[in-house]
Amino acid sequence: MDTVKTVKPSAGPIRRETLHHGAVAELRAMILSGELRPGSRVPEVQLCEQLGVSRTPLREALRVLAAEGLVELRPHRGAVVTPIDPREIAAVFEVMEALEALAGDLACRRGTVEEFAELDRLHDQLHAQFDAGDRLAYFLTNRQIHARIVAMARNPSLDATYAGFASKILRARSLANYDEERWRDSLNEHEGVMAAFRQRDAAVAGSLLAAHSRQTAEAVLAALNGCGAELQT
Amino acid sequence: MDTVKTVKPSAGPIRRETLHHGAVAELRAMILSGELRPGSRVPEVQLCEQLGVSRTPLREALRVLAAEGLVELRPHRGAVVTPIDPREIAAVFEVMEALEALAGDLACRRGTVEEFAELDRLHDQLHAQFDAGDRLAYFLTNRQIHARIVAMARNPSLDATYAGFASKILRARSLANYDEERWRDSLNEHEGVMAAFRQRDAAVAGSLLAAHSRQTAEAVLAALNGCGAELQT
DNA sequence: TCGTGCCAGATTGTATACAATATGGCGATT
DNA sequence: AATCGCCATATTGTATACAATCTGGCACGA
Repeated sequence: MDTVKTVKPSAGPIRRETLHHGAVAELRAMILSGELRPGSRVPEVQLCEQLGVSRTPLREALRVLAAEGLVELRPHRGAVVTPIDPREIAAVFEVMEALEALAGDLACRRGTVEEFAELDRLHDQLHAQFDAGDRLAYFLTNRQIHARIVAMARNPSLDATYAGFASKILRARSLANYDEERWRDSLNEHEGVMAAFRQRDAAVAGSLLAAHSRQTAEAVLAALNGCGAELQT
Repeated sequence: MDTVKTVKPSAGPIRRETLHHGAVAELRAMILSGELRPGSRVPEVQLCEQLGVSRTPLREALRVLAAEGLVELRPHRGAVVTPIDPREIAAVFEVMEALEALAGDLACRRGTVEEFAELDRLHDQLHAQFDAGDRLAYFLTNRQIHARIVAMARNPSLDATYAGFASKILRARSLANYDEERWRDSLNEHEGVMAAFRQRDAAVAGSLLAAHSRQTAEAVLAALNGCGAELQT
């Protein structure tokens, strides 16, 4: 029992992650949470000491985030957190609408009974959170529901693509809280979607989800344009 | 006029590319062309001398390609060119169908007269190449047409996403040439799409493009399953 | 006063050296 | 003879050093 090194004594979950992988996760979280503001420059050395890694893994992480579109790299001029451009968000929503429709359709066809039940449970929770006026909880449950629907579609490519688009929308959304009326409408749209799911009506579920996405887009874009240009920097 | 260095005398477009950027382009081309076979390992040092760069930019390039899904990284075990999994290709095609529909719809609404004319011209060219039996030329024109349609949609996010999916499909397609009958059907489907475009019927154009994608998917997947598992390694 | 060219500082891009981990083969033990 | 454990080798992960490029400001001249 003295030279057993293939198994660690359970002190920490084997730390199989590489540094740049972890850096990607942390940076992404920082960007999505708004800790790194859109349009702000990202000095490498500063982030290095902040994350406790060297420049090499950090730069690899920046390349990955650039491929995801969360940062932009300009040769010899450093990286900037991708600014939130209302036109780009509009474009993202356009694609998102198609993805939601596809996800809703496929989820309806491929979801298990357990998954539909889980969806029902989450929807009830959503409703309760709306009644309680808990915006944050509602928001989180809402994301969870949509993620579940996408998962039910059994399509890894759709899942990955959806996640990428959702992250871009999330950034815009955190800057623009929409109003009470839209909130109520949103819940009603969810009701409709759930009704379609309960009837296993794939076509309707898909188109209702698409419509829901379109309505959300309008609200978010209106809020973005309302806030104006100070979001850019 | 002796020390003007801000403007180069037009000898080459200012060479603004970084090494890792170029490496990404070259590696992607090598993967898409099949020069790097699916499933094959990718030793870093070998690629370094092959591309004439150091490990640092090469590794950054590999991270980018991993984010695109063209290679897979396993910690301490190197990178492999993502194997072609028929199930994954099927999933990709499912999303692609939705993207084609969206692209067709938007292109119809937003294309300029000049772009529609250009599309007509390309379609005539496609037809001629079919009559001449020139598969390669047909294939290239086909890709060009679809790219043009996506461009007409005026949606950068759609464009980028479409390109990513198209590249994955391209790899599978190069392994599986479909038969004469499918070729003829494909041309006929293009005829239908063009007819819808000429009438500026967005809904029909979108659904026909989606159907075209679905048919293509069936043919490619059939060919993939026909070839069998030797494609994996 | 304004514009231009140049330079110092800072930051990024790349190369290389070192550390950590996986792989394959060898020998000891049962 | 077969299996298990260990070690040498190769490959990847990370850190650091050096080169190239950009930025901002200043002096010079028109």
